[in-house]
Amino acid sequence: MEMGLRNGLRDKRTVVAQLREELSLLIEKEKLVTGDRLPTELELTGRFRISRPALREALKLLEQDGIINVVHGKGRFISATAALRVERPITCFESVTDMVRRFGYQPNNKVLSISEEEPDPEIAKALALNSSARVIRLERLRMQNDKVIMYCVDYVPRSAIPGRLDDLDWTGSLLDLLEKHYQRPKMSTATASAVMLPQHIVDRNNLHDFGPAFLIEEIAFSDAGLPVAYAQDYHRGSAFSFSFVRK
Amino acid sequence: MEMGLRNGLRDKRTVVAQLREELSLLIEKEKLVTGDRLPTELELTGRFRISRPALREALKLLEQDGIINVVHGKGRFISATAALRVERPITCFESVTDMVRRFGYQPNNKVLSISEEEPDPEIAKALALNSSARVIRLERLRMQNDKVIMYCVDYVPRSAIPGRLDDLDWTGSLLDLLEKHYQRPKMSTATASAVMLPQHIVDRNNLHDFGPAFLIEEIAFSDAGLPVAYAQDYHRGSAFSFSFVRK
DNA sequence: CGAATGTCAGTTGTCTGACAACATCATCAA
DNA sequence: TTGATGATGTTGTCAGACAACTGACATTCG
Repeated sequence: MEMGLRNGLRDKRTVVAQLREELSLLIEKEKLVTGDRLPTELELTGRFRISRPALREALKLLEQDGIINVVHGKGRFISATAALRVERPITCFESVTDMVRRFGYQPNNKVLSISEEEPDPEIAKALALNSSARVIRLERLRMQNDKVIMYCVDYVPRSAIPGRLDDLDWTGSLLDLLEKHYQRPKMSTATASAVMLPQHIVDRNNLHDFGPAFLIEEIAFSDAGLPVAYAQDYHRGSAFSFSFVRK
Repeated sequence: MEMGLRNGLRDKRTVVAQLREELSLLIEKEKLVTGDRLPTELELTGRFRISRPALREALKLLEQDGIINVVHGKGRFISATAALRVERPITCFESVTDMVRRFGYQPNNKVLSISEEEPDPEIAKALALNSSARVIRLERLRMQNDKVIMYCVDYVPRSAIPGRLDDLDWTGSLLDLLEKHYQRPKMSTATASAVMLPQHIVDRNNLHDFGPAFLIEEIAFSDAGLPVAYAQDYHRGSAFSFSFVRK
């Protein structure tokens, strides 16, 4: 039986954040299934050596996620939705580079253009920029062998990346670059749709065989809740599919 | 300045649940925007006449939703994501009928075929059926005026719907039908991709102008965690887009 | 004068202990 | 047998306290 939280001093997160993780682990380890009851608050506070308010905040988060149900006077129970799991849902934020690798590709990224420009009103609004601010526009292809599997356009505030644009390597993960110079995106709001590639993109890059594209338009936010990137990612339909849970 | 929670006695929900709602309302009413600071815990506990632990549980929920972010020692601040909250993300389970209506369509559903058959191994597995069980296959078009906006194929266990198939009205919500005869689906696992409609579907229904389709393949589960339906929904790409949050 | 350090008030993070409200079950009395 | 009652275990809520962090200002030292 474990006692106390795992990474005593090393973990800078709040007790609640750690607890939340510990509780998820507990459910997994103890192989609790739908309908099973969680240990009582008394037992959990004793086991992890934390206070009831902290524990309750963590449990409340699991409850909001639909992992557990609470019945006043009885206890907390594993809900049926907890069993619904997909391996890496689209609702988990990660860099495009990582996502593509997970599909088993070892992509080669080709920069089509990199420029500094005045943002469209739509993009300025998405990035919460004032009227004078400028953006960096990055246009890339992701290739698997010689096949184009993605066409990507990214916008980041010019102020996020200091220095000359030509001095940087834009072939890697944009998130890594943002982390180094600014703030790493931690979450996003996204809209997905099925489209054909814009004709001029097809013509310019000889993408006549690209077929239907899975388009994700996404605004990425830092930990502090600031928008730090706007992306339009066109995924070759035949090369990608995305899973998620609905509840 | 309001004092205490609104619906004093009538509201049977927990204080935390009410608070969560009150806080959302507060943000709206006070027209708080990205970067603004929320009132302090001290002020909020005073205003709503509730304890700090209860308040903190509610705030933790808003935090998990990405509506606010906390800085230890400074306060709580409205996140940029709060402004573009998607009211109904794709991760919220609902019937196709309801979803389509939300897009502003008043669809007319046309049944192409309804039949009882032996399931493909893939479908039998998705519905956790034993080898002898049979399924109902329902093939439909959803029309807006005379335009086809969706092509849908649904599979449900034969045992879920008793009686003769011809005696039922299949033009409505399949979820409603399942609720009446069996168990209403409450959640699902889904996979989305961008495809073209299968050629034979295009030919048979004169859908040459359908364009790229947003395909959602979905296994729906009941409250008890039992699979009750398998669906393939092809959405006309130009007519639908789906939002969600990643974190 | 400038930079590092100390102090203080304000805010969030965490803990302790207590009581209320609800669910379950054993006990007891009619 | 059955209904009332109370004991016990559980979650819901409250009150107060202290710790840890932030920012601003004052102080000290070079």
